[in-house]
Amino acid sequence: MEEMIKPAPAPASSEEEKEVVATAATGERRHEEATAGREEQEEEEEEEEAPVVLKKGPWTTAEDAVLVQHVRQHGEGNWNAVQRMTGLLRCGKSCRLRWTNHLRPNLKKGSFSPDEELLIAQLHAQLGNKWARMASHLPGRTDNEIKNYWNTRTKRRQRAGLPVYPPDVQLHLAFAKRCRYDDFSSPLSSPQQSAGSNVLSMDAADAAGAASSGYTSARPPPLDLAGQLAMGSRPVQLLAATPFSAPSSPWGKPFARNAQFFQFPHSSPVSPTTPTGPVQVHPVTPELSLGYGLHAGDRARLPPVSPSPGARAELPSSQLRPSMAPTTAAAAATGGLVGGALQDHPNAASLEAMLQELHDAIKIEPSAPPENRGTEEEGGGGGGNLRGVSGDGKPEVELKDDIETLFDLIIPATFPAAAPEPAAAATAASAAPNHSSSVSQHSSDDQDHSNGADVVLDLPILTGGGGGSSEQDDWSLDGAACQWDNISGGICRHEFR
DNA sequence: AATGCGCGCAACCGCCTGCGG
DNA sequence: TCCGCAGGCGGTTGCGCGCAT
Repeated sequence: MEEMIKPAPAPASSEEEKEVVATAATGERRHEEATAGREEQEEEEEEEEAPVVLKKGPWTTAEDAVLVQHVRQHGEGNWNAVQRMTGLLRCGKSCRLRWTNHLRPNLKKGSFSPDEELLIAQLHAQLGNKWARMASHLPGRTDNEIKNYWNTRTKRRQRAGLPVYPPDVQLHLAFAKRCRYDDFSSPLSSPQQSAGSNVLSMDAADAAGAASSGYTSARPPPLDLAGQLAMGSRPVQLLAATPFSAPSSPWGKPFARNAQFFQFPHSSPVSPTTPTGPVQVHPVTPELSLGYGLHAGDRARLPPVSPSPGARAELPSSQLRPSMAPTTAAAAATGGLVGGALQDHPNAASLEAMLQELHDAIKIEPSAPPENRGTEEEGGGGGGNLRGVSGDGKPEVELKDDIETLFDLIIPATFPAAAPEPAAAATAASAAPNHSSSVSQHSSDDQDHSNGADVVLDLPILTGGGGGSSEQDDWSLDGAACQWDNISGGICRHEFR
């Protein structure tokens, strides 16, 4: 605080005074002030007869001092009175902005920490460009700061053809997308089920904001990570805990300025590598967290699919597709969907068949122009890798049903810590409503896209993406190899081996 | 050394909302 | 109900700086 209140400057020179009360806030005067007269300048007393022409441009330390002094004496608010009471040639708006963005106490300066960056990404995924509300979740940060950060960051990542959101947030949105198809009254999204969970809840303001933002009723509550951050005591569970180590993550890569900070401190309350809480099914081991890398040994830890409280107990009959011939060979070839977990599932056979069929039928078309690829801007519920008609002529809408069915089954099996969490599901309705995603299990000899990955997530790049980039980004998954591959045009693929 | 370019950031602008007269 | 004002918010602009050429 002390350094923010600069000592009163030496009496301004007469020409400086004249400058301050100059009538035209021209660009050249602005330039002069920016360069020469930045250090000291005062204008507390000037001729009252002169028409008051409010100053623009960068604030001087003297002006800051005046404003700080005024706020100390009179408190915040009534910003238009500042000019009258202090003679400061700034409009109320400018005073308010200067105070809130630079002068008020407890402002955090400097680069965003990795925790904050992650939080911003999550908040943005939930709220969109609601900078002020995002700022309310980030103590000491201003909406302007967050906005600037996000805009530059987004530009950079889009230019690089990288997804705007980190994988876990994308996954979150994938859940969100899926959640929108669920009956809101179903157990999956029943609010009661979130009781006792430490997965974040929506506060009233956010709920109101959600309504006013035009989101659906199933819109997710924003993650209350900020609350966790502020409280510093209660552990937080990210919806999809980040399984990768931040310093090597593609999420962190473009942020060289934060490279030295980009480690999720395990002491941090929002450290994604510090998952806790009742729904943390698996202990986080160095080689695996949250079912991301499904090694053979890990598969045994997967919970049964169907009884999972988060998964719907019954699939819609229309989605069960009983006529589909079981493709047990495919299941055998893949070693079973998600390990053995689904092999015991009553629908495993048909599921495997669907998987095989879908995997054969639904192909990403790298040659297709990005505008046909279903990025979020397109909307239409398309997107992802569902394009047109399958190889056997299955209409797209049917494929979509299949995908949704797969979501019901695969998500709980693949991400057992996330999917069964009803609050997370309720949390996860979408701020980016038109994303489609798919999860598929690739056989070991199926190398066309998966490179032998155990689990492959194809997620849309959420803000248009670079399109056509073949950029590839690998990161370590604490032992499990993982790949971020912007295949082309709005799809990024996460492969977990 | 000079120049161009990109980035980060501060500040402005316009619109919207809430409130009181 | 209308109007004006104050404040808030999100988008945009423009400057300064650092880096690459």
